[in-house]
Amino acid sequence: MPNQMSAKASGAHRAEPKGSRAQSVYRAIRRAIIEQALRPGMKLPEDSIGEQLGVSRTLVREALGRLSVEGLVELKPNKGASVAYPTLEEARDVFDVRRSLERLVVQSLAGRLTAQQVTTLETHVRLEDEAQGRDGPESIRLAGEFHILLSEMTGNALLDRYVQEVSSRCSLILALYGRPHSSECAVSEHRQLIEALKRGDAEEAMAVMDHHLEAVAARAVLAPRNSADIRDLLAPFARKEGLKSS
Amino acid sequence: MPNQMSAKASGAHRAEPKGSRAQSVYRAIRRAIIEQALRPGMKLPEDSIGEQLGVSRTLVREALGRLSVEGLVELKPNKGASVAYPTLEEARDVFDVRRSLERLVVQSLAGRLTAQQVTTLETHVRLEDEAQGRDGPESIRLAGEFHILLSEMTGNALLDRYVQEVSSRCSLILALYGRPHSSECAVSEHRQLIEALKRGDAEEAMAVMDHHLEAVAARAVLAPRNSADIRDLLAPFARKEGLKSS
DNA sequence: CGCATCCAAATCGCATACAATACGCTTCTT
DNA sequence: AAGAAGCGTATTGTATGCGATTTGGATGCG
Repeated sequence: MPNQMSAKASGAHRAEPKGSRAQSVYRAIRRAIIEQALRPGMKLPEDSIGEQLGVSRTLVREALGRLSVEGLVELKPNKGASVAYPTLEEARDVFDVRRSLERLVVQSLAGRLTAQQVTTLETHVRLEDEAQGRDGPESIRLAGEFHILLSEMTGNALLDRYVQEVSSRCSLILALYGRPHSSECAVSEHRQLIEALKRGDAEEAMAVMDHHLEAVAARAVLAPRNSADIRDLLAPFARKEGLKSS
Repeated sequence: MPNQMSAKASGAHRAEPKGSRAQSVYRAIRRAIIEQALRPGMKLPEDSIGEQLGVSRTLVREALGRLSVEGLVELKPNKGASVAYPTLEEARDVFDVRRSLERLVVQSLAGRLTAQQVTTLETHVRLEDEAQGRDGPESIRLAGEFHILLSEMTGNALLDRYVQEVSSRCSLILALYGRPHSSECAVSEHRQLIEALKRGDAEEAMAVMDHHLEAVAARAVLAPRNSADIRDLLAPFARKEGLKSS
C-alpha cells in the first residue's frame, strides 16, 4: 500500500510534477536550500526528508548525491548529508570560475541576440526595477535569473549547466557572507550589459560583466572586512549552541 | 546468497577499493567509457553491469545518474542509459567551455608555481615525450593528464572538477570525431606553456593555451572536412549493422 | 502480402527490507 | 565520583522485490 498523497496534496499550490519524481525531489531540496529554508550546516536525514516529501529514502538519496556533486550539499560517508557550509576560500574559487564562465557567455552573445531575446531581457530588467525597493528575496531571485537567462540564450547546454551551478552556490555564499540588504546586482549594470550586447561590443560587454561580478563578489566575500576568519570560525559554534549569529 | 567475488578477484591487478563501493562502480564505468571499452551509443543496462561488477542495480543506477549529469552517458526516462554520443554542436560547446576554463587555470598559475610543481610538470612532459611515437593510447592519456595536473595545482576544487569533466568529454569527442592517429597534444606546446608559467607571463601563457586547445579542437571537430554531417549521420547506422565505419 | 493489434519478455522506477556503522547512554569498575 | 567499556538506538549503505513502461514479435485481418 503506497503511503504518499499526504504531503503532496496538502500544499497550497501544487507544482506540476514535471519529469520523474526523483527530479522533483531534487528540485524541492535544491530550492529549499537556495531560498534558505534549509540553512547552511543543517543536517539532512534521508528518512525525515523522504517522509516530508512523501517518497522513499531511495529518491532522497539520489537527490542528495546529485546535490553533493553540485556543491550544495556536503556528504560525509556514514555520517549523512548536510547543507554545504562553504569556506571563504571556496567562495572565492566559485566567484573566480563564475567570472570566467560569464565572460564566455557574453562573448558568445555579443552581436548575436535576436530581437526576441532582447525583448525578453529588457522585460526582465523592468521586473527587476519594479521589485527593487520592496520585497528583498524577490529582488535577489530576479537578479540571479537574469544571468541564467543569458546563459540559456547561448544555446550552449554545458555552459548553461555550469552557470546555473555556480549561481546556486553564489546564492548560498551570499546568504552566508553577504551584507544584509545589499541588492546583489545593480540593475543599471544589467542595462549597460544589454546595450553592449546589442551593439555587438564583446570587449565592452565582458568588461561590464567583469566589473559587475567583481562588485557582487566584493559585497560578499570581502564583506567581513577585518577578522573575516574569526566570523567564519565562530559561526558554526554559535549555531551549535542555539545562538543565531546573524 | 551473494554473488560477487568473481569479477573483482579475477583481474590481473587489483585496484585498491578506495572509498565506498558506489564510488568504485562510478569510476569503473567512467574509465571504461573514457578508454573506449564502452563505445559511444552503447546501451548500459543496469542488470548486466551490476552482475559484471558484483553489485546490485542500486549502485549502478547511482553511478549512471552521476555520469549522466557529467555528460558521459545519456539517460532517457524509462529507456535506460547509453554511452553519450555527442553531436558536433555539443562537441564545439564543450571545447568552448574548456578553453574558457583552461584560460583561468593558466591565469591562476602564472608566476605562482612552486619549484616542486615545476618539477612535477617537467617530469610529466618527459614521460609524454617518451611515450610519443609508440603506444598511442598511453600517449593520449598522458596528454590529457597534463591538463588535469595543471588544474589540480590551482587549488581551486571547483575549477578542477570542471576541467576534469570537460577533459573526459573531450576524450569521448576525440574518439568519435578525432583523426585516427593525431597525437592530440603537441608536447612542445606543453613545454612552451610551462616556460611561460615559470616566467609569470600570464598573457603569453593564456595565448599558448588558447592556441594549443584551438589546435586540438581543429584536429577533432573540424576533422571531417567536407560532408561532415554525412559521416556524423551515417556512423550510428553503420554500427547498428555491425559495419565498422572507421 | 502488408499492416494493425495484442501479447510476452526485458528493463526501468521506486519502495521496502536487511546489514553495517556511528553515536549516546547506561553501567560497571576503580 | 570519574573514566572506560558495553549495549541500544538511530541513521546510513546495499540488496531485493514488485509494479509500470517500453520493445520486439507473433497473430489475425484486410
